[in-house]
Amino acid sequence: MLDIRILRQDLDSTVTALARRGFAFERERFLDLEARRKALQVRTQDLQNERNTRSRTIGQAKARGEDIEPLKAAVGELGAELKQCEQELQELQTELEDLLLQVPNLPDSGVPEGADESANVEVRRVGEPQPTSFEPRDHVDLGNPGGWLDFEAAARMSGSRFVVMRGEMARLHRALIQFMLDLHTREHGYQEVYVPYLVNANALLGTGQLPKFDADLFSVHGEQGFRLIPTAEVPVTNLMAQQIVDGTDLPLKMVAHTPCFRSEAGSYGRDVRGLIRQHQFEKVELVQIVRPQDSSAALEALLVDAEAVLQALDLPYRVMLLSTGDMGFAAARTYDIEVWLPGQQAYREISSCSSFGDFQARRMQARYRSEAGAKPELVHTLNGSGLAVGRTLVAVLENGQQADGSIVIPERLRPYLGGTERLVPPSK
RNA sequence: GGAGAGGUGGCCGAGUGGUUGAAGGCGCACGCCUGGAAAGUGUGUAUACGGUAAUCCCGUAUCGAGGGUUCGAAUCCCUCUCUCUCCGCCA
Repeated sequence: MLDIRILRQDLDSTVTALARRGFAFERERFLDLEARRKALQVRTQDLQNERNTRSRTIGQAKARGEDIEPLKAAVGELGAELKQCEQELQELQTELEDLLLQVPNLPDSGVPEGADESANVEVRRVGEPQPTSFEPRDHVDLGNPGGWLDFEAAARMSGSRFVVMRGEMARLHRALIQFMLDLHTREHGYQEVYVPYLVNANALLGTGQLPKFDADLFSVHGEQGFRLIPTAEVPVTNLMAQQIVDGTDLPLKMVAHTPCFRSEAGSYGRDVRGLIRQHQFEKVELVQIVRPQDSSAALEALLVDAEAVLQALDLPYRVMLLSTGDMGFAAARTYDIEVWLPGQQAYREISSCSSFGDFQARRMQARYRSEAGAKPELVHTLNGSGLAVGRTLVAVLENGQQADGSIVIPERLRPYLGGTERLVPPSK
């Protein structure tokens, strides 16, 4: 969430900045709540001060063995108004807090302004789509033989937007995960972490999925109020919640492989075919916790780390800088990486890399000390997919396809498949 | 699931109703001492919010979380939560 102090000090420019990303801040309501809060807080604290002072006097009088009954009666008169004030103040503060939790992050300077993805800016294009002498098929057709990819079987037990993988396809999927984890841990300096897939509401509040986007999440029955993680960003970033770390320990670079669960409410009819948009998918996620002055450079570096996966797999892609209207709620700046899919003759998102400034850190009270004895300051958080595994599988299949339906495996991946150079569809 | 014991500052650890935001120790910061260092020694050392523009000053809140009792709660009562030990079950 935003620092309430910038709303107090620079309200107009903040409202303008929020409008750039299509958010209408309730300016008048905020001013009204703030004015009432301030008056009530002063009054409440005065009353508390009065009560504390008199109670102390009673204690002293009692110690001297004096009669304290008249004094007690006098304090008692404060009680009713104080209780009333405390209650109203708490309600006001809760209302103000709720208002702030609904406000998205401010876009970084340099983020292109626009209402939607049409205003996104292409940053670079790497690799060339390979021409084929035949009409390229999409991954659904390529994965059909032998039930490599079986959407019907998944639909019978779970419904749409699920998949069953078999044999070499399941193995290739697993190999991609291992490859990505090895690359990021061995070559990019990330520490691998294993984290819960069920989290509480507070964790989701910390990264910004709640309170606004509960409809996108799956909740689990039971008293604990668990929700399934929509991304490893939630549990990994929340490792920092309520923590104060030494500045010398930063940056923290972590990578996790987790399944991700998304309800995809409101996406009816979009990408209904194939693996692109599933309720359950695997992702390898990169998370960095850095000093504020390092976050810009860290985002560029994290982006390069994610791109390295595509380069290693010889997959053509482009990098897009998202416009204000296309960015997520908590992001200050976001790059999407889009991979070339011959089956769709289009670039499709395969990674999203964002910096959040102190927006998430403030929500989860994630702090560091710049030096021993210094005051704790909020860290900056970043994350990015490195990569979405299901979509990477799609890209490997579609870009590696041959006229006979076989799939040439990228060289860097072959050691993870026992040296297999090519997947040949089962004959039956 | 059953039984028991506990959650106090960056860490350890006192504290069962009254100037306790909290003894003492460790750690840390600064000073003294020293040729320099160690040892020794002195002082300081939580966070958030508000009054203010303010790193000073003043106030309020915070001893796992939330309620309650009381003039007054770290201390008493209730609920929840987490940790540990034993039993049961289980991968």
